[in-house]
Amino acid sequence: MSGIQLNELQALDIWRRAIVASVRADAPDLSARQMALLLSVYLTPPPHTVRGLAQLMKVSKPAITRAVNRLTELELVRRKTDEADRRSVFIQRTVRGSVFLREYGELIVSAALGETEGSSDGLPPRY
Amino acid sequence: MSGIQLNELQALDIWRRAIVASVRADAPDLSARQMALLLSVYLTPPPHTVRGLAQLMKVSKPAITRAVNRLTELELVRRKTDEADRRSVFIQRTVRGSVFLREYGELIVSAALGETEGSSDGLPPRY
DNA sequence: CGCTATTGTTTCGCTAGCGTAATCTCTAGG
DNA sequence: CCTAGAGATTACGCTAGCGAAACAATAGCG
Repeated sequence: MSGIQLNELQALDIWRRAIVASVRADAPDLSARQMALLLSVYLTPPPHTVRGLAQLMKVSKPAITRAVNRLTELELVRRKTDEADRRSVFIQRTVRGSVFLREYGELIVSAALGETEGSSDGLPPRY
Repeated sequence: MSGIQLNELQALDIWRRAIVASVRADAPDLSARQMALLLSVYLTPPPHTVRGLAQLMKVSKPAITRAVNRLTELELVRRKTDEADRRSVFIQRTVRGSVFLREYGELIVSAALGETEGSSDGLPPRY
């Protein structure tokens, strides 16, 4: 039909397809916080600092440090100290992170297309 | 207005807004596996067993057991043994889980509307 | 300089989650 | 009955992550 009539149930179902596909593909099992951080770094304008991300996500700075540690191990982001103020640390993108998120986006789009094609009927059982 | 031109970047940005809002709202910090399980239980037709979910998500059965433990503590799902075959355990929905996912869906829809309606200002209204 | 404020990390004690292997419980077939 | 096997959980040793508090490093101002 015309496009995605994005009601809540369809939105959830798209998300279900995408995240199940991601888990099946053995992608790293990121927590919501880690994913929020990753997406923020890639999709909002830099610079991104620990302090800024902590405020954005309303979590403690150590929580950001730990999430960055994890994402750095996975090479999805990297640290770069701000030379203008050496107390600050910038969280930056990496090639691997770009690839990861690109594929993630494709997953969501595929899930959305699968959703709209055909299955206009079955709103899954009552809810 | 009829639908969302869902390219990868927009998809990711919608997801970013939704998950950041969720984290800010202090929602439980579920992992991708846990979220995949939760969505599968609510959006695909029952019955859902440990074995079936393990196959669906391509993870080990103990991993499913642990995820169900966690989601049960949060009262987002519950266990029910199959009386016809008492080895099996059904993973079922709960009222709290329905509410949780409903709100989650609203979050995504809000994020999508914010995305398409060009309210590119700061954060969407906080949740 | 000295002092205070800011920024990020580390430490502490603890909980959650991992994969593999073992175990428990139940079913079904002979 | 009894046994083979299926389904789920538990045990084990380990890693990751938590919040709160302490810490280290740097900035900036008097």
